[in-house]
Amino acid sequence: MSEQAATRGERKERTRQALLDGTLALAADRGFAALSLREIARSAGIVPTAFYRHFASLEDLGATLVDEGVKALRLALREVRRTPEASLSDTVRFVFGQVAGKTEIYGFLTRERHGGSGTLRQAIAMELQLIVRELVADLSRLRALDSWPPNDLEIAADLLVATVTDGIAAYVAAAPRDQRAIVDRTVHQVRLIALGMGAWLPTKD
Amino acid sequence: MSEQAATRGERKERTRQALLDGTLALAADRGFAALSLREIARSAGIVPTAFYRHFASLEDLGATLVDEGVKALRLALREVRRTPEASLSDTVRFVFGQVAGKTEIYGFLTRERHGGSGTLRQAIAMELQLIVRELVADLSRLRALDSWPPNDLEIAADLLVATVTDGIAAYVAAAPRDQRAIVDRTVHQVRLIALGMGAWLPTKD
DNA sequence: TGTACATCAGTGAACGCGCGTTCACTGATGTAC
DNA sequence: TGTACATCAGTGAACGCGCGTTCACTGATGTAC
Repeated sequence: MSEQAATRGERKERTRQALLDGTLALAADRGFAALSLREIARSAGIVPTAFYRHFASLEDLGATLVDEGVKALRLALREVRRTPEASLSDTVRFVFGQVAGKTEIYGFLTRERHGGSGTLRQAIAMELQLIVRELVADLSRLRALDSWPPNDLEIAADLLVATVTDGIAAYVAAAPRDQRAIVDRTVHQVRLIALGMGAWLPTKD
Repeated sequence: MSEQAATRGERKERTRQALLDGTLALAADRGFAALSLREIARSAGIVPTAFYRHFASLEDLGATLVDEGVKALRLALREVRRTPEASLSDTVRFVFGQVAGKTEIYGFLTRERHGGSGTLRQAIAMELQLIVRELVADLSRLRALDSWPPNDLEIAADLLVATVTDGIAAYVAAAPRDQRAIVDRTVHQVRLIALGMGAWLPTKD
């Protein structure tokens, strides 16, 4: 198996990760709100009181998980932007590819987005709003759309983000054998929206 | 204030409703999963043990709330179908009008859709699937779409339902002053999708 | 209408249990010399 | 390299509390005659 960690810091970090991973696994079944500090500690192989060596409270741990998920999402989208000439469907498929390896954390975001405590919900909503805003900036750079009113651009960007978000939520909750169909469906839906945007105004360049 | 109820049955029903209403109010803050039987009983003004006169368990009560929400949704959509010649935006606005008076129960559905226990989640997913299927049937009756492959129709119907569902989720979670904007945005988005559908195939009749 | 009995929504005591949090502690790892 | 002390992740006992659930009960309402 794995070596005994050399330094004290490494061991601490390992326990911290065990707490985060255990929480993700437990929350996948029953939701974060239904978990207790004691069972989370148990899942990480430590005594309840040692929990406080790593997090000030359950809420603190939840906020950390949201931060981690949000960070993963940002990294994934940064990768997307590195090849702006990619086709729409390739872009959507790439996003799902990024999600595939981290379904637990994205499942956490999906669940806490609507179901979580006020603080977590707000943090996730803010992040999604930021993503919409960046997509608006990206879209406004396209020549075919540069005459659109900003408000219409935001509405379209919101629809695109909501559609992909919804696809991701379905993807991480689905059995592996259904995941391909969900990706295909989302690709179709994004194409449909793009077609609608093309027909929205007779803005030809 | 209100009269003392005449019959025993009426009084029982009144307490039952108090349990359901209290649960909706409490769940709006912290989510259903975080509630205890004792605080729900307290919110209805009865002693914990009397809870069992009305529901076999918390899960039973949750399932009842999902049923109630689903029933309200079905009634709203039945109303929509009574005027099939209405414009797209009128239809969407009408749906939001139906939601407006029952934000608590729709908030519950929204939250439990992704965050709830397996049973509740499944019940809501099944209902949404049913709604998509009915929309597919409606769409396939439109002459402009009657040559579409069924699979494409379902993808479009899924996108429409997801978009309106997302709008409803935002609507019931928003402050009243933001609700108009959310309705307007959703109407725009549905129009955009309809435009995309018109451009999807050169199927002119 | 009056009486005797049945029903049953709500009560209150009691139970064992897991909870979050405090506290003083242990002993392996890290650091200074 | 060896020793003496500091750090600190994890321990285990203890606490008071709210939990779900059982049980026998009360007393107002309902029903049969």
